Amino acid sequence: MSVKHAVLTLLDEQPLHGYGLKAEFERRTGGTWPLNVGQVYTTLQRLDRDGLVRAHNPAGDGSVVYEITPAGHSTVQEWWGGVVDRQAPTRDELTIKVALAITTPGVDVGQILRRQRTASMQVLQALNRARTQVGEDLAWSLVLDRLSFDAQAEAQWLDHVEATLRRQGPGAPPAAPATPRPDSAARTGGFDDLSATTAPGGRR
Amino acid sequence: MSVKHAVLTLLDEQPLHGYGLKAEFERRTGGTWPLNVGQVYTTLQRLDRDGLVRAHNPAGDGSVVYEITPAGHSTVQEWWGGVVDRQAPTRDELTIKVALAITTPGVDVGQILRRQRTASMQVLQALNRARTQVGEDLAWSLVLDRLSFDAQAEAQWLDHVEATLRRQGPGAPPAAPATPRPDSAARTGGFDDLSATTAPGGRR
DNA sequence: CGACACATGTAACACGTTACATGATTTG
DNA sequence: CAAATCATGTAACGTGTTACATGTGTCG
Repeated sequence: MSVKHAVLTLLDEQPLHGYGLKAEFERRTGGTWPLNVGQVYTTLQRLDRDGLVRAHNPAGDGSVVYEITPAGHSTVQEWWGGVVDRQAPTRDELTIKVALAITTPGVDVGQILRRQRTASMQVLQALNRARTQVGEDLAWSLVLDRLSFDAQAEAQWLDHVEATLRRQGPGAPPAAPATPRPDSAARTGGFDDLSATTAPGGRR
Repeated sequence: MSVKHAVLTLLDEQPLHGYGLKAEFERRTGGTWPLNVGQVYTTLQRLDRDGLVRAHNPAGDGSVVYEITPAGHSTVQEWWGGVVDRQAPTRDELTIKVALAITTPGVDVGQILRRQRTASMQVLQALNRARTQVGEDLAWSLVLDRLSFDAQAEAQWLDHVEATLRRQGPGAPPAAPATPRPDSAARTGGFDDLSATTAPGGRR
């Protein structure tokens, strides 16, 4: 939904053509996520199909400019007004990998954790290096900060897992045996949906 | 790639049928990410198509068991041996939204940040509540920790953005043209700790 | 001239996801 | 018996992503 909403938001400010959207997106997000031009056009086609934008051809030549429609404008307003949903977190490959690793015999969990931690640190280094080359651009700087926060959280978690495993059974991988005939009392379904809870977090 | 690799990994331990894979996945990952059964079957079809698994039918009835192939086993080994790539981070909707918001006139960035922060805190609460109900399951507990780390990093970043904006131009948001107002003096990253490991980097 | 950025698209694929149809088996 | 769970699948869609074809304009 990222590209879709970004394109729509940019068109909510001013009409643009495909190539300009690519350039504008990369400029506004600091060039951290290069956007394939082809994807802009496919996205525009789908937005057009859904009635959120409209292709416009000022001159008779090949130049095509896209404009947002009222429906598209509403969508943008809703996007600004709402929050990005984090209730149902996306399956994360690393987390799943570690979760499976600690319950799989014959897998060197420690090695996985250490290697991944090295990768996290390399990302952090690259981010710090990039930051020195940016400096002035506010949006770009904040994007880099975000990636940095994430990489740090990842590294911390990897350390946390390693420490936890050392504290618990390093030589005895417990974890309920995998019965070929599943007879366990499985209870599943994400965590609470927290409908009516208000934030006590004491923000600011 | 998460579901694909997870299914493959489970089959690398023992042959299973579709429904069993769903159950086993949710058991091993703590049920945080419920897995639609239909998705297991589509994934199995694609893995079969790619020669990584093979459908097997012990009895003549409708029961179908999937086994991993040598090629599938190799894939799993490579997965364990490699690292999850974080070099080219996935476009994150929240980050893009904030990046666009601070360069879009007429958008209340502060409101976006505060609302999103509330959402992050609610997620944290739900995670804490869920953790009290788990306790024993190691894998599940670590998965919850991961989600918790992420939510905290997100909240911290939101605070960081708000503080940065307050420090910089709260009444003078740099707008459309690529002229990001040269004033940023305070570079308070706070995360310059990196140990060992040299990296080539080469992003972009 | 030739290289390169600008510009517009199409085709095809990967992965995730849901909705639906269908039947067997278990169990209250 | 009826309901729930187990079990197998298909169809269809959404989003992201890349590879390719094609052409214009500029500039060294």
